[in-house]
Amino acid sequence: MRKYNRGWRKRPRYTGTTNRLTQNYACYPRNPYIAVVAEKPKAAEKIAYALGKGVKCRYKGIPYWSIQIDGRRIFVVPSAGHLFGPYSPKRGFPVYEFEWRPIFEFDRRASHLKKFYDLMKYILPNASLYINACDYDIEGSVIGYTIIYYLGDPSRYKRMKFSSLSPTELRRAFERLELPDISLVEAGMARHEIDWIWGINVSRALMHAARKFTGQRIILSAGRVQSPTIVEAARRWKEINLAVPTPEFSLVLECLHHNISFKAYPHGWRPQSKEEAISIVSYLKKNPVLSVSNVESNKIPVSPPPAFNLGDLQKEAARLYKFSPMKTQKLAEDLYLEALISYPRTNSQKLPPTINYRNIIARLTKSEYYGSLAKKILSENPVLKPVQGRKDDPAHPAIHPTGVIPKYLDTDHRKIYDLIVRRFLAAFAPRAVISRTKAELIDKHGRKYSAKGVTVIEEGWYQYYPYLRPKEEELPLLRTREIVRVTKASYRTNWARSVPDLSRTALLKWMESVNIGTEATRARIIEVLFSRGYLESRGGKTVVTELGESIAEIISTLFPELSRPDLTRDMEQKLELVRRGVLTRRKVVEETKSIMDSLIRNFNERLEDVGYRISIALGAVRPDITCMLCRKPAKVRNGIALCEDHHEALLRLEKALPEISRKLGVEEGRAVKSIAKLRGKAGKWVIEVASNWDLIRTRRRRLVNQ
DNA sequence: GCAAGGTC
Repeated sequence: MRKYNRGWRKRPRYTGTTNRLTQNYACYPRNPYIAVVAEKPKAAEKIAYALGKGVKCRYKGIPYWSIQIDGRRIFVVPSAGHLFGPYSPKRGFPVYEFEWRPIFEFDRRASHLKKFYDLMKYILPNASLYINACDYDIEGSVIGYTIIYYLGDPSRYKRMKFSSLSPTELRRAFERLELPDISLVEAGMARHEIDWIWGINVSRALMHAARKFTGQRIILSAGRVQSPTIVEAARRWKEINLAVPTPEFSLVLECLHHNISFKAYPHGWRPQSKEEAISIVSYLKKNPVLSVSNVESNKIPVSPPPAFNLGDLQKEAARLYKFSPMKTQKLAEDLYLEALISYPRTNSQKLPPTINYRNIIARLTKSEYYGSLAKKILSENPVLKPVQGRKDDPAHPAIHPTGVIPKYLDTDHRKIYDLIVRRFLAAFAPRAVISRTKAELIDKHGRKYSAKGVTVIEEGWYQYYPYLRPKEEELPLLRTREIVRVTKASYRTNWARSVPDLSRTALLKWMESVNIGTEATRARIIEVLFSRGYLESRGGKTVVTELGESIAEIISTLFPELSRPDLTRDMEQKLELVRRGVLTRRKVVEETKSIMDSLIRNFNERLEDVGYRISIALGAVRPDITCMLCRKPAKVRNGIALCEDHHEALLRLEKALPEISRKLGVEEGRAVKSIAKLRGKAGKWVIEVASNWDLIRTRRRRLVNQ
């Protein structure tokens, strides 16, 4: 009974001005003291412990640290990322005026930030010196500076510069404080303001158009990162649905030698038609021998892959476990909060010596699952030198285990933890060696075939990270001029498809490749596209909805800047100029406002057209003429009403048809019927056209006859 | 309510 009552017992009330009575005297902000602002509690703790023996205090549940060094009192206080951001109370659009306000005031989802804000307000006002000890990057500069600017005093502001949270580096950074990084702060604040102007205005414009024509209040959005991504998704979606695959024929030969069977395939050629494929197969059945014309064997050393950055981890978890990028990120963040792994939102593939790998590996020897692997690394490598990847991050190293052994992990967390630990250990392991054998075989007509074998000769790092171990394929010992028996010969029809499926991971990869968004935001922004109804999952596949297609089209025509990653490139160049003091924040932000203003004017002139398009996409309005194959608006050409997409599908199909029917050796009508059955291989719109081929043809013919 | 970026 007592157990249940305990939760209801009244806790002492904490107010903004008093501290917990039982708290150490050192926790009270009185007498001259220095305030060190950290980006997050974890970093604050490391900074505090690096600087000296301190006292851990709490204010409204948020930890902070009080340290005494050489008679100086220092408070290390954590934020939780940004506490301030641009805000405007004004509704409607366009809106160009805003001010920096505490985020918890206007964003209900950020209510947890209030306690951090209150802590800052408690400690900051009376400090004699303010040190911004947030991550040394553009956002860290903004986080620390805005807090000190609004709650402290920017005239007593210094910057701590460090690239890892190792005690020695933190102490060095504290002893050599840098001058204020005002131009970096200006660049960072400009980034926020530019994104706000684009995002808020274009989103409101879209919502306004939708509401005016459908009467529905739906949430639509656009932005520097999400819009190029939905435009790219829509572009791929079109290619996927318009794909007309052409048939290709391959031969598979099963061979036998010294009682070992293996497969051989045409080398450097392929049958050009079904007829040719059939005739070669029947030839090989009558003459089932090949002679070995060449054998080559190579030993290839394979280096271990570098430790994970977040993107690599997301791709690997998708490949092995079909986890979405957001899910992997969430699981990794949980592991980080349990102190099992290092900071996961990193782009780095490097393991700097400062993280003390020997210590981490030594602690891992206590692990039930990885103990023996960790022991092996320590005993076999007197010098610990991990492979380093190319990618780097200003604020954090590659993801690695901390050495803390987990007590219990559920299956999904375990899978991610397993990948991280193994990949970390593999980075210290020796290279693997594989052997690749390639045999060239020849039939009596001189046609060449090849057979391949792969074996692992030295396991090396595959023992630690088996997920990249190649699949072994056995090949018998073959010598030149030996005769090999063909036990089975067959042909296959492959409908080559060049367009890969759309998926969250494919979009994440694209965002990484064009460098938009950050480790922390990419997966989240992809989820935003789903929650807006621009993307959907259907039957396990990612599809672009009609709304997504329309928004992509509207963005491309009316806000072309937002349709490409170039806006980010352009912004980065300008921010760099701001950082170097060549341009001012005011100047680049004013420039954005003026571009926005002319785009919004233009948008308002075409409001009707935009509203109409969104209404149709939402199914709120029926188009005057509907496509005979879907409900999109259509144009009548040659007596048939097709939308632009099905019209394009028809053109592509007609163009490819002669070649397809030649290869299959059938008439065009038959070839179309084959294509109509290629679900998953041919594009959806192409299949729809192919399935209605006769109808389309009849209508056209009737028109010609009239 | 809308962005993108921090972090919980």
